[in-house]
Amino acid sequence: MARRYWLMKSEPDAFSMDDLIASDQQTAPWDGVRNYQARNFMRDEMKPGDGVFFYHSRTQPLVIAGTMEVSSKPYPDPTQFDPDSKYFDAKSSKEQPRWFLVDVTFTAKFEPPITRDQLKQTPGLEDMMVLQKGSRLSIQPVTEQEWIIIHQLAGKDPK
DNA sequence: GCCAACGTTGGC
DNA sequence: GCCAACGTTGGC
Repeated sequence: MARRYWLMKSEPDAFSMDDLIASDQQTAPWDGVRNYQARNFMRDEMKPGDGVFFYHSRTQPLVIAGTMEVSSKPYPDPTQFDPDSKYFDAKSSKEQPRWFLVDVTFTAKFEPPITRDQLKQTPGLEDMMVLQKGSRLSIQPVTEQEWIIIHQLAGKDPK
């Protein structure tokens, strides 16, 4: 199956691009997703090797901070079973887990990061889901064209 | 199955 | 920090 592309949002106060870079093996589980559509993307559609933009939301400035790669198959999000976690879900069980995630591994940092304003001003990105008003989905598909255009903005080779 | 109430997201 | 837009819950 062809490689696909994604955008995943995180509030940098909770987990940032630099947190990912500082993680063991520059790899982290993308935990805490509690939206079915976003879960379905991770559980059913993502494949190891897919390319992912790391988007910083609910901060200033709003940016794409860089890229990462899907680096595991989907597996149950462990935080759903942890009563001490804010992501605990009493309605989930180990026999029938409700929430799934993938691991992501750092691939490149955009320096400087690509701002939302730049994205909005760039021809070819008008249809990007993240730029649409009211777009709350925290994991979104990205087209190959968008992947390439944004790498050009960042002065990077799309890989 | 509907839909009002509620909690959360996220740009501004 | 505000608040509109959105997704989920739960009473009926």
